[in-house]
Amino acid sequence: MNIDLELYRVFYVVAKNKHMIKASEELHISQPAISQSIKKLEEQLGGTLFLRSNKGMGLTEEGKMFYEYVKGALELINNAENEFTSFKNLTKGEIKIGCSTTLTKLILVDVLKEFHKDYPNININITNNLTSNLINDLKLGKLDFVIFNESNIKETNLYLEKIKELKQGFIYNPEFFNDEINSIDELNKSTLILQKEESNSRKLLDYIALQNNTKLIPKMEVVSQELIIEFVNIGLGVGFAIIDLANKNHKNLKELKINKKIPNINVYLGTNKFISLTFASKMFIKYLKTI
Amino acid sequence: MNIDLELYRVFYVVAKNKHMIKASEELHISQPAISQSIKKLEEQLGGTLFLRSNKGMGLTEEGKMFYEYVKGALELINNAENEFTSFKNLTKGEIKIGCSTTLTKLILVDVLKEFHKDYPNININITNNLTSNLINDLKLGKLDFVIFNESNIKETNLYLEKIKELKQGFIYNPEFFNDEINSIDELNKSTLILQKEESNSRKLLDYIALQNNTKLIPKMEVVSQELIIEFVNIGLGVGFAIIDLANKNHKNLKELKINKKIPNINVYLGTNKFISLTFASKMFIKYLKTI
DNA sequence: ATTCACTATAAGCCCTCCTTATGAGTATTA
DNA sequence: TAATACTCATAAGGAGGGCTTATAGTGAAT
Repeated sequence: MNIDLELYRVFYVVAKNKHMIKASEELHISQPAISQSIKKLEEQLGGTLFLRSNKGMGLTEEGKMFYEYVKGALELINNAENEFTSFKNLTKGEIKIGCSTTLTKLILVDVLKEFHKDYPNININITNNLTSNLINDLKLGKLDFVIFNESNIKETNLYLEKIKELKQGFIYNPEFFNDEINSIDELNKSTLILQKEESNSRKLLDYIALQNNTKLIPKMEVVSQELIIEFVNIGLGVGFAIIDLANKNHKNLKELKINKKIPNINVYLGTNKFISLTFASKMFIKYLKTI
Repeated sequence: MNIDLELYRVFYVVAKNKHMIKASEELHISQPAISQSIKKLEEQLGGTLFLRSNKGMGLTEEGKMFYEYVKGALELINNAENEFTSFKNLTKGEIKIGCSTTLTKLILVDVLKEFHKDYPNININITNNLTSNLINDLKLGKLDFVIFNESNIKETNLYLEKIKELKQGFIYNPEFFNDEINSIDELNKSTLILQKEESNSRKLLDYIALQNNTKLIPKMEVVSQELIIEFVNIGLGVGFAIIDLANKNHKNLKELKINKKIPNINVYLGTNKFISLTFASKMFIKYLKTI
């Protein structure tokens, strides 16, 4: 049938107000414009919707039936617009993040805290898994984006972007300690604070030490980088941590200049080329990049 | 928000077809027109609904949500149009008729038979009651129209129209009987066939006879006018019936010319000024007037 | 009879939406 | 790797339609 849908809006407003004049005020158009629209609608439907009188516009029986449908339709449209606005304003939405366990602790937790403070109504769903599995879920559309730290991924269906480069190193508090250590095998002289052996970060470090024919023997082993940083800050010893993380909490902490190069942690963001990011995801990624 | 509703139709068709080109074919407009409409809709909403690619148009997450609402809305509009058409074509509808008991038998039954044959899907609801009660129901909008035979009704909220004038009289079949009777008191000479005493028609007749200082003594008393007509036709005697009704069944039947004037039955149609007649009612009234 | 409160009609203008033509981007194919 | 073949986007111009103002028409009320 394909009747101009705007005519339905006019019909609805006239039926609701029972007067063309009132409808014309609500729609910000003139009364004759209303009259013409109603006439056109009735002509195209092939029947009468309204009874005209000097008391206004009354619906016919068929018009009443019609009104119920049209009212429902316009309410749906209204809901659509409102919902869209909610998503846009981030008062509604969901984010499905894939993130390696390491990076969840290293980065995501902080970002999450900030984001949730600003947009408390967005549901956040975090999947921790092997990067390869996460990438797969991303391709299947099960995840909005993935944060990982491997660079050897080649996928034509994904957009990959390096969003962060985290420098790691040995940190100390110059208040309590001097930068006397220059090589990795001298580290055992100090009070060394490392993460427990099961952590990825510790494994990497042990591997580097091994290449140097050394084994690092920590005086303290703790669970989180945060703790290492705190211990270093109060002068308990030298710790291994992400430099940026350490400096974020305590600007005074410094990095030991040792001869062995310790590789940086590259943080990548992966998104699906064929699935758009939701408003919420876009905002979250903005937070990811700036925090 | 008041976004042009036609944009929603375009959105719907594009989302459904996943290609602007296909949508343009369905809507019989050019592809650039589609492109412009989608662009406009997105601008007015303030966000993206589609992901464009060389493979077509894919919905964003927000777009998918949007689609569900818009689809629902357009289906409602479609239902409204279809339902309206059904009412218009009289494949759907209801008629609420108020009719005095006498006239129901005299007129309505025949009309009903024809109407129902032509429009079997229209529900018909008949209320038999005193005319005054029917008129009241009509004013309250409980009835679509009322058929009655009193002329002393004055109602400003109703349209009253005389739709039929039924002549009553004594009928005979000239094959078996001669027109020898000239006055009402001579009728008892013949084999008189009347309705039973409880019928209104008989009561009227007895009243007229009484005014003539006569009492009619039927040789046969039957229930319906139809039976009287049939009996008269096969030559059983002289009957009292509605002339038009008699002639409809048997054209050969004739009316006795007697000196006493027998009043006609005036049939009136009453409708409510402030409530429109449904398509079905209009058609039924057309049948009423022609049958 | 006059006024009032509506809607309908008329005529003209301007906007907007559509059209054609073209551009730009990205897979697919040879 | 160049050609091809799909997309959708952009540009510019023209025609139709919906808007406006002004006025007529209608029925009810005073």
